[in-house]
Amino acid sequence: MDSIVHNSVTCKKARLAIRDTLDVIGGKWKMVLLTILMDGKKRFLELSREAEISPRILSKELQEMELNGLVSRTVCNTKPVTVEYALTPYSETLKEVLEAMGRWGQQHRERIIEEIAQ
Amino acid sequence: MDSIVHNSVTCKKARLAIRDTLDVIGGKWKMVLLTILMDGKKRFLELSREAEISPRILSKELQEMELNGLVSRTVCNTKPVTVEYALTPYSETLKEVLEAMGRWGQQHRERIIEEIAQ
DNA sequence: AATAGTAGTTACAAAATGGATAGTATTGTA
DNA sequence: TACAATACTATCCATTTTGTAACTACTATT
Repeated sequence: MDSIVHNSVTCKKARLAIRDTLDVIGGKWKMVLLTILMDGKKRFLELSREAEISPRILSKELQEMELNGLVSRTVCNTKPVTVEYALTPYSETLKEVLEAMGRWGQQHRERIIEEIAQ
Repeated sequence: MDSIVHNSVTCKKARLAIRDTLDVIGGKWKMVLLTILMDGKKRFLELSREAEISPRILSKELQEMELNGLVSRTVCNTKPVTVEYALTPYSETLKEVLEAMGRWGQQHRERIIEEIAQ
């Protein structure tokens, strides 16, 4: 199953790395929000509606993602103030992860449907 | 940021796929356990010690992973009964995801260390 | 009979996460 | 003045997740 040798040292490193990744983008919402933002910048209420997430949680998630350098927050000079959230260049480094998860989820769903079909 | 066009339809599909993936391997332990099992089959207590996870949680996680076809459980005919857990062929399809997360976590950690260094 | 090893399970507690509802602040409009 | 839009924040509560400690079941050994 391995392209690299997987001894107990590299295994420990791998576990740590995966934990680190989960710390940053784990949980129910962050990857979903990143996926939505791949579509382009969004305002607070747009994100809230598209992800079907309550403002309290959305606000918290966005703050954490901003702290980790994954999204930018821009206040715009509009009649009622609007705020735009967008992906940062750093978030591009997560592209591989998001794409791999997207592909896997899709093929897994197809597998389940096939299982049910027979 | 996109290799595929990312319109609102593909975006919804992508979100769904990512949710599906998180349903199966999300949470604090599953990906870590998969990583440990990449090292080879392990017994219950070995997994418990290596992952530093309590038997209650470990048991639950393993049951869920078995249900999803990601690990196999084999009872061995030994003096005190031992049980071996191993990856299934299906779990190989997660290789890309795990590797991408491993790589990202490692480069992220390096980035953080550099930030602190200056 | 008492003890030990392996693989769990049970009961309970603590912590993290998520959600619903309402409220604040600002500005503009009717 | 009242109401609406936007972006939150505050409060409270429910659910989920995680953890701890002790206990069971089976077998073998002393």
